[in-house]
Amino acid sequence: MKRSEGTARPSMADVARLAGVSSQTVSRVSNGHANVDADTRAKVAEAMRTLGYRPNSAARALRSGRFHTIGVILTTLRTYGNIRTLDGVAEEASRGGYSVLLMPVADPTLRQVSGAYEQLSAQAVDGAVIILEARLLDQAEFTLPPGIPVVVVDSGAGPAYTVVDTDQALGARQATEHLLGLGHRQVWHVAGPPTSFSAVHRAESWRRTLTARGITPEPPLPGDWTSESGYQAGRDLARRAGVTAVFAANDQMALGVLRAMHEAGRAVPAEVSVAGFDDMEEARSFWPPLTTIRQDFAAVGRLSVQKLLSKVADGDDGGGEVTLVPTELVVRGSTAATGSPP
Amino acid sequence: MKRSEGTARPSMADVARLAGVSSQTVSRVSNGHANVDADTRAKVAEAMRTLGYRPNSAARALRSGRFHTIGVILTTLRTYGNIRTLDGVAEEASRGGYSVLLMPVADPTLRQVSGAYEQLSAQAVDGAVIILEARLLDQAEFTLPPGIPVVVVDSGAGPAYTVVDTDQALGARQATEHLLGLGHRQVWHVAGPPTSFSAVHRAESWRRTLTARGITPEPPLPGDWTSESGYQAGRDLARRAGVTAVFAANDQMALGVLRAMHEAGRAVPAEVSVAGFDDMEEARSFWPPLTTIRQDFAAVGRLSVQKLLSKVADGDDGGGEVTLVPTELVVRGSTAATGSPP
DNA sequence: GAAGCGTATGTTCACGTTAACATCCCGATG
DNA sequence: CATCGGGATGTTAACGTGAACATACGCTTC
Repeated sequence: MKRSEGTARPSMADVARLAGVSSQTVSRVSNGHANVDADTRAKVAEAMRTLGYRPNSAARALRSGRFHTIGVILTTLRTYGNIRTLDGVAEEASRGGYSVLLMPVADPTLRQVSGAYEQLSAQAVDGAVIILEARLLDQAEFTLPPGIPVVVVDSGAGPAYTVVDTDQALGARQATEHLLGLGHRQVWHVAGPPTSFSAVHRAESWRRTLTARGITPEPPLPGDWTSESGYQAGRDLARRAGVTAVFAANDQMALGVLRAMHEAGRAVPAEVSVAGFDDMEEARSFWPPLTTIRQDFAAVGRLSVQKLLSKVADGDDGGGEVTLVPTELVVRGSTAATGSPP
Repeated sequence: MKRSEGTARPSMADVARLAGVSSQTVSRVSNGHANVDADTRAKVAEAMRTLGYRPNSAARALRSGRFHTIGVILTTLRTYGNIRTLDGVAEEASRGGYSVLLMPVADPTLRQVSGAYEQLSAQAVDGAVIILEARLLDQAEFTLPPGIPVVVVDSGAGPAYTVVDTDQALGARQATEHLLGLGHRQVWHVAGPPTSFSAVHRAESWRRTLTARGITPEPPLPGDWTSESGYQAGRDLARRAGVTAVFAANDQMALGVLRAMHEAGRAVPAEVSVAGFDDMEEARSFWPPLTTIRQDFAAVGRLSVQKLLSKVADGDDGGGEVTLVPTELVVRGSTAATGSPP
């Protein structure tokens, strides 16, 4: 990597002087406008290169009112889904010529959140993607400045928002039906935290799927997305007789369940089938490889940005549209028919 | 969350008019300057609240030359280390009143990279943290604009850079010595990609540790950080006789090795000990729970930002300083003495 | 050949903020 | 009581860009 020499950054005026044109012409070249003579364009480009000119984004933003930046607000970078969604958002934003301003909210308390919102409020972004447990949005102290379009990645958000999310209900149904299809008479559920709408939707869909088949669901076991909580739930389940099928609300918790089953000497999948949700990269390398529900995080991120940028372009500030991205069942080695040979 | 009404964003002039003061006084209140009468300050604050005034960061940046934003350039959001480092960076940046502009480089090809550098070049940031395989920095086409301080998170960067990184050599030595200390006569290594300095450093340190004990290291098995590549290496190792200890260059690959051992019926840790590197959150829930090297990613992120912000404050553009963050051996169930009972 | 038109380029100004300087007022000081 | 000092506040200008308007020139058309 080279570092250029010199200190003062050249402005349009400097380029204009060197090229012997007005700064407006430099502006036109810089923005690729059509009405510039080819010779002049070349002269200006040459001067830009000589001086190492770079447009000043602050001045540009001040003049145009556009920052070409979107904010992404999220609670944590520790869950697989958030990260992958962020990845998808960043990629699509970059494709559209937008930068991504990260606004993590370490702690979903109001104090912590206010800092992130200050950034937004300072109008440094043209719009925002909020990857956040939707309940937080209801806290009265959150105020978004007017005119900033928002897309929420969480189905729990109210009708005031434009929402993009994975079809949680579909995924949970696919997992549950897969297990029932293998002959299991009951499916135990290790749930995510009740503060998460995703977790709630998955649990509800699991419950509905069972009752639709005339099965009375056992109470779900509480979890908090971490593998450790899955392990605790798994130990509980391993102690009970008759547990043959477990659906964990994410892969990390499924991993914890697997560990608990191994420890207790319950063979997976011969005695107990285990399914997860997410299809994180490592899931195929669990022991046994995990049957799970694949979420298309890239699509969620992509769609969020597309919706957001179209709102930015239209100056649209409304909401209400809900887009669900379908899930896909991925069958691996952790699930099998009841009483199947080891 | 509430959405304010109205469209046009109020400027300082609007606030000044309502409060009956000059816009300069509003500026002083906005920036917390001392020389403002308490009454006036209250009046202005009240007017700000009434109008929902938010400072325009573009104008502020244009005037002051400071963006209060740092750029983070990274190749991928798919490795645990990058994400956690990013998390640490974001947290520390936020503590210092700085925002984080994410500049992912989907593909470490020049074409892909240039977009990210354009952002930097457009001076939208006061400095940058580069989390990148350092070899890329040597590609001649990378040009950072003058005057932007940079901190590199990768020990492979040359002396021109300020570097913060985990002490890779220490960690690899800790893991290798742990296995040797358990009585193993040889330690096989599943390495990361040779394009990564971290991977190279870990492999070198593993090699040195063995030779220092008079052991001739077996050739390392190639990997690419993914659990799948660890699985391939593990299948290879499981086929060989005499393999009793494996040190994988990260936890994901260790997971793949574990799977391969399970599949081959080699008991871990009774027959084969496996150690990883990173201590990702899930490592404790692997089967068996993984002995690994804990990296303090939060510290790496924190230190990077601290170094960077002090350079920003000093207008310092130099390099050369290298800061290494120590690692810690975390012993769990995947390693044991040779021939230990199951 | 005069009128009209389109293209290339220049000039002016405003975006919202803050540094620097100017002004004002009140109290202290001799 | 005149002067000075200092804190509070106002005025001016400039940061770099790009939209709007202005100008200049060459070419077509009848």
